[in-house]
Amino acid sequence: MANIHDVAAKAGVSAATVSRFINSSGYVGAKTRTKIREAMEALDYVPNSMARSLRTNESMIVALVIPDVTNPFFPTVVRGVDDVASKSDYRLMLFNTDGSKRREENILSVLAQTRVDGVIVIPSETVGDAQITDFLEQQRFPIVLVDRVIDFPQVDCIMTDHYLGAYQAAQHLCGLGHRRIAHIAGPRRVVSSEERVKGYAAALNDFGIPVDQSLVVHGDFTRYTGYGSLDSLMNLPEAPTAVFAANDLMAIGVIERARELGIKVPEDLAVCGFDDIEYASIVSPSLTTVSQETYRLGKLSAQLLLRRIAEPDCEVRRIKLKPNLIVRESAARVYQHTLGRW
Amino acid sequence: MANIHDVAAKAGVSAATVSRFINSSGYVGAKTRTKIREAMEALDYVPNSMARSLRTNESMIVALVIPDVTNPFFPTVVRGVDDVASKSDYRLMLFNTDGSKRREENILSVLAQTRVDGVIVIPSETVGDAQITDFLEQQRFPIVLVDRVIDFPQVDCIMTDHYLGAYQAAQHLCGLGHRRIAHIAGPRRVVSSEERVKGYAAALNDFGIPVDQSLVVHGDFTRYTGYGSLDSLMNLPEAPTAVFAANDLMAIGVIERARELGIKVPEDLAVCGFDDIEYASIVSPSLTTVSQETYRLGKLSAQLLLRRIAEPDCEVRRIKLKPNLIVRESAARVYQHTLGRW
DNA sequence: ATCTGATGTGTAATCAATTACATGTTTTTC
DNA sequence: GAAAAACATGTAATTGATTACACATCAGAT
Repeated sequence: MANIHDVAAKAGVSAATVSRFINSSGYVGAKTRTKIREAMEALDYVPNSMARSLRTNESMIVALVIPDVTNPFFPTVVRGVDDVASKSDYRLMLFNTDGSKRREENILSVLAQTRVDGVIVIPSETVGDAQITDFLEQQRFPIVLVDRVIDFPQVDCIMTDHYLGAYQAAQHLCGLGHRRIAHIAGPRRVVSSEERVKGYAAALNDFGIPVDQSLVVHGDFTRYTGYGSLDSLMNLPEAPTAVFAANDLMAIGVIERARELGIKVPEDLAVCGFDDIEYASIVSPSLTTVSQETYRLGKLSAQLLLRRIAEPDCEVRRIKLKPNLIVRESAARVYQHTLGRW
Repeated sequence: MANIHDVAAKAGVSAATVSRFINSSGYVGAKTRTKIREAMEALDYVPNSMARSLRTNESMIVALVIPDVTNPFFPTVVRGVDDVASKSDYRLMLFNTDGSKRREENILSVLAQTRVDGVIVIPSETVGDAQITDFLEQQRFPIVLVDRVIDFPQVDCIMTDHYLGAYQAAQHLCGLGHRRIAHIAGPRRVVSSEERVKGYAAALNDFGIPVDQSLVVHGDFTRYTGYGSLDSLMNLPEAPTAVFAANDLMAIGVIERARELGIKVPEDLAVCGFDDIEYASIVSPSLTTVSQETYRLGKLSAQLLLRRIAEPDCEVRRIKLKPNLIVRESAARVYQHTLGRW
């Protein structure tokens, strides 16, 4: 395979000139230019980015570390990141952690070796703050943290305002007349799910509804926990008339189980989700939910990263994206007959 | 940042010895080992994989080129690839082509520069064979082609047996008594959609049903084309009693539109999809479809690739995966009242 | 006592680029 | 017409590893 010296020799110039030509840095005469172009063509020359990276100390690679592409929440984020990264000629390296510590650590060390120019991390649900801080302490490259705010110098953060989103959802349900509103939360000690619990509680509070702890259960963001949580909720002495699930997958699980139990949504039970994944508009009844702008999340985090790569000492930014309540069919005004039950 | 020479100096040995230690190649004495370990620790040394790659001529990176992660068919494939690649310490670089030629070409040249160790390509719908062959002609690294069979030396191929899958789907519908079976095919000149058309036609043929070209329309694999195709089909002089869509997204579009038109699925119209994406089991009625083992597709393609990286001249393999008919609710035995219409 | 093979380590070339510096040639400017 | 500025190119060091080769030591075999 031809290298820059072969090209230089064939064109009758020095490698330095060829390099200048390729990178359009410095002067290269018109005749020389064509000679080099021809030589490159003839030898089928492609610059070796490894050598270039070694010399210039920039790999033009950004890494994106996510829990699992297979979770419908992430592909859009990935797409957002890719779109802005590739527009600036960065290549995207993707890692799935699955929330396993072993994997996390493995990826971490690989990342340090690879000399990526920057990393966007969406910490997996089970990773504690301590681990993240360790990660950041060793930082050898800019890091953007998604959905996890940490006070650390030169680490930009971006997240959806989960508190606000949950508040809006619960507010909506309250506004529809519901007073027994269950919440299927995400895992404990995960920032996003804790924020959502708080937002839910705040809305209830503002409507003068006491928060009943028996109505708050914790799931793991999968369809199955939504599905599995409904029975016990409905068997409560005072069953809820509405369920606010901390993500759409769990909300869909609730709807599925409700159908099996003969509970009509939204007539007997209002259901509200969070995320607005594509399924949300497909399921029947279509899901009232809170939309996170995942694509924008991806785009913005990539922009933050590229900015910091270009300008390592620019001021830290902490972005909070406003979520949006999307009203669809799955949550309706509370029905008299349902209220009448108690 | 410390390099191998710094470590060597600190440990009082030569860089060669440190290198041997890191790669466990060659002999390194016990005392030397601990000294090196300590020096690495003290200097917080991380090997530079760029330099290593430059020297050894292997990047430990594999690229995966797909049309769009956002299409629910792909994340599972990505996951399959990642799982086997990362197990062998390869890193995954992801590219979305969107089927745009400009992007395709761009990615192509980037790929050549990056000196990836191999590439898995799922050619986008609009890319012609000529372009693929161009791509292959310039090959500088092993390539595995997914869902596109091309007779090219040293290019392994893997695909689902789309013909068989479509045959099974159509056979199933025929077996349920349907005789007017529409097919919403994928784009023309895309191998997978053409194969599915053939399988559909073959099944009808085997049941003695002539293929009516007015019942075969072409979509672009999005929900919207499924949605948009139904009206004209149902307005045909002899409307179909069943629709076989070439993928689940289009099938779901059909179900959505059917609901709006007051056409009951499966009572008035049987619907069958292809792919078995996760939505398929969520929609209501749940979708009868043909499952492709996408995770396995990803895994196997990565395995093919790694095998060829390790052994460039091993014999070419062309794998065809058997799809599976998944019977759910959306396709039922043809109803008398529906048949009675004609 | 000598030879052989295993063990352990260093020297220096190499991978393919970039770039500071030097040097020479034009062109512009006053 | 001389000085300054712009243009054009080459030389050689540098980036951070790996590895062929050479050399030294030491144990066990003959």
